[in-house]
Amino acid sequence: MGPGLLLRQARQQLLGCPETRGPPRAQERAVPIIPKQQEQTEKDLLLWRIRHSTAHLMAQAVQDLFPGTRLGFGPPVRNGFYYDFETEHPFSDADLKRIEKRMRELRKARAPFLRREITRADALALFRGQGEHLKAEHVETLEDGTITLYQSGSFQDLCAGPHVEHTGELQHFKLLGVSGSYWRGDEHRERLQRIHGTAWSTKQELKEHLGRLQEAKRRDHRILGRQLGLFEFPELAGPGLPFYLPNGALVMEEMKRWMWQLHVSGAYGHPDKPYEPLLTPHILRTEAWHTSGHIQNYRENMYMVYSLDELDHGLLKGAAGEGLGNYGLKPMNCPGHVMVFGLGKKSYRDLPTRYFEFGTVYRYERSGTLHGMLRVRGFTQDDAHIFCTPEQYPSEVEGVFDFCCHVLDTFGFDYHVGLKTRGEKRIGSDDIWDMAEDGLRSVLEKRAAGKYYVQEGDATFYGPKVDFVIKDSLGREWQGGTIQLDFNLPRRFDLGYIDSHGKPCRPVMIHRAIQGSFERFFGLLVEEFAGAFPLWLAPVQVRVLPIGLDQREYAQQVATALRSAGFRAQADGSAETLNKKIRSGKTAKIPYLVVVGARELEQGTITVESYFDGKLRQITALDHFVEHLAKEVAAKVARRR
RNA sequence: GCCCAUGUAGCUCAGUGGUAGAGCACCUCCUUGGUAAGGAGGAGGUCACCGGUUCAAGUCCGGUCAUGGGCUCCA
Repeated sequence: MGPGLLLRQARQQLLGCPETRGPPRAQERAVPIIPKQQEQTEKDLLLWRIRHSTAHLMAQAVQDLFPGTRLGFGPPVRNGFYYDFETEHPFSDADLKRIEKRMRELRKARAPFLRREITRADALALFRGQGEHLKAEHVETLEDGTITLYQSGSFQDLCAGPHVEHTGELQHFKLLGVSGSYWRGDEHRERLQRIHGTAWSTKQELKEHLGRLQEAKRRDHRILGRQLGLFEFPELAGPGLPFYLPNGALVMEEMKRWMWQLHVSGAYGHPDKPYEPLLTPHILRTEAWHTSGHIQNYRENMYMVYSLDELDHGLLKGAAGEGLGNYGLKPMNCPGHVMVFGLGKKSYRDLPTRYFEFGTVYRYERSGTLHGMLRVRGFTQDDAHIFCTPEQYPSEVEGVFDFCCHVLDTFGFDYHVGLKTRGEKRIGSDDIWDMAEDGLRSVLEKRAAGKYYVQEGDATFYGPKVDFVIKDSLGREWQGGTIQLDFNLPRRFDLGYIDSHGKPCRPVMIHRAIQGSFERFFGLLVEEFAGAFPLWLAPVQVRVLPIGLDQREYAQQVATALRSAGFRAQADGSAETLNKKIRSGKTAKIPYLVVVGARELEQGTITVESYFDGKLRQITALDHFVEHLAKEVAAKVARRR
């Protein structure tokens, strides 16, 4: 059991029924956010040494089998290690087997890891002499006096260490795959091949880890999505364009209904004045995307649209001489919302103005980056833009922060929070960025002191941001909710309001999404619950199973009664055994199965089978069951196995 | 986009150059059952697509497309 699960249990005890509580209390907020940096235990350090040393062993095996292969970086990572190699030879799966075999031979030498300090000049000479130009390049970035080499057997490598005592200790490892990578992560630099593997201190741990990888497959939203009839990606439609099937559409619309309600009620984060809905177009004149800066800063992600008639007749006016066509398909909703704010004169009394829209956007994502529902090309954001005075923005950010926490806590997600600061590609002056970053930092200090982490250079081009990050079944991190400060778009669109002294002023703008995109959140939800949705979201909440022919009509009646009580219920009229019907219902992860046989028909009762709790003996009356369902839906009970 | 791998029935997968297979799902019939797969029969494939080698290609080669694991990028 990880710390995440413990936290989740503690939190569920704390939270009680989410729909009946008021705005979040400080103690609640203190619980859910998981600090990214966790203390390293002795065990972690041991594994770190094992993995790092195994990377060395692998590099030795590779250079043994493929002389002339040059080395990049080879660090330990979560659950394992990798090493980047530069070579003409493309590594195949068969090569991996050979390399692993060679590693097992080499480790038998029980070669000690010997540490040696070396001067910068000597290190440079050494690696240049060996033709290890990448290593040499790395040495150039190091300070003299801190450079160490580690030698094990015939293999030596630039390395800060520490390592295990000798290669004999490296036993429980497995090479998992080969992939492409770039030197220093820069796609303009040398193309390298990365071999990654996993390594542990005992055979049992290795076995368990490989088991967990198998288990993760059971939760994979792409597999469950197909099994449960949630969504598909028809090849003809184009990659990254999800189609919601009936079950998925039911979940999604229920989710949107809830999110809509949270916005227009303003219950979480903004009780003073709720969000107001907007509906804006999917395409805007290219000039609008110039004004917003998207053409200049986001062009690699943008789709352009044009009318074939205009194209055929040579009537297309190239936008700003770029020949881009007249319209851009929206990759973001912000320019539309900004234009709405810009309509008519605004007073300080109108602020803060909070516009939201479940806006569908399209972004050209490079083909290799697409990933089920977690990374698509067409998706719908629960997007909002808040226009406020500079004085108001800290409390606005706090409100959004609380909103995000509420939504994530409703499902009991483990998540962490990060501050992303300015990068190379940006618009606006440094003063403005200082102000924006300090503003976000002060809110984080207030709400999540010591629990957030900072990623320098990861901001958007228009402002710094706070991101909420959730992990998928394999532990990969995905950004969900986001709060982005923007002092730039208001200026680019020349937004203004009149302050209490009658003076024209520039509003501050906050871009924010709570779930991020419905698609990604949905995918993560499927993985979190292994496809067994909370009752309130389940596409089919109840399935009624008649035992025999004589109860088919009764089963229909029960299902109809449940539907008129507001639940998604269906009757199973198939000519199958009860066992088969139970199995089908459980496989479909339906929260409640109702079994009706001769006994129930006679007495006008039902027998309830719960996905999580088995037979509910205390519920025999339909009224009672309806009450039970209603309570569970209202409380948004979120259980998982 | 880059590296490696994969693509055979709706799904999961066998099939190593000689006329396309299984299980589940689907359809029909029998069975009407008390908490995780009742029985029999049937239908279903341009072996992702295009080209090449060969007397002969699901199988070998090349290209394209899609998917998976990574890199890079992001909600």
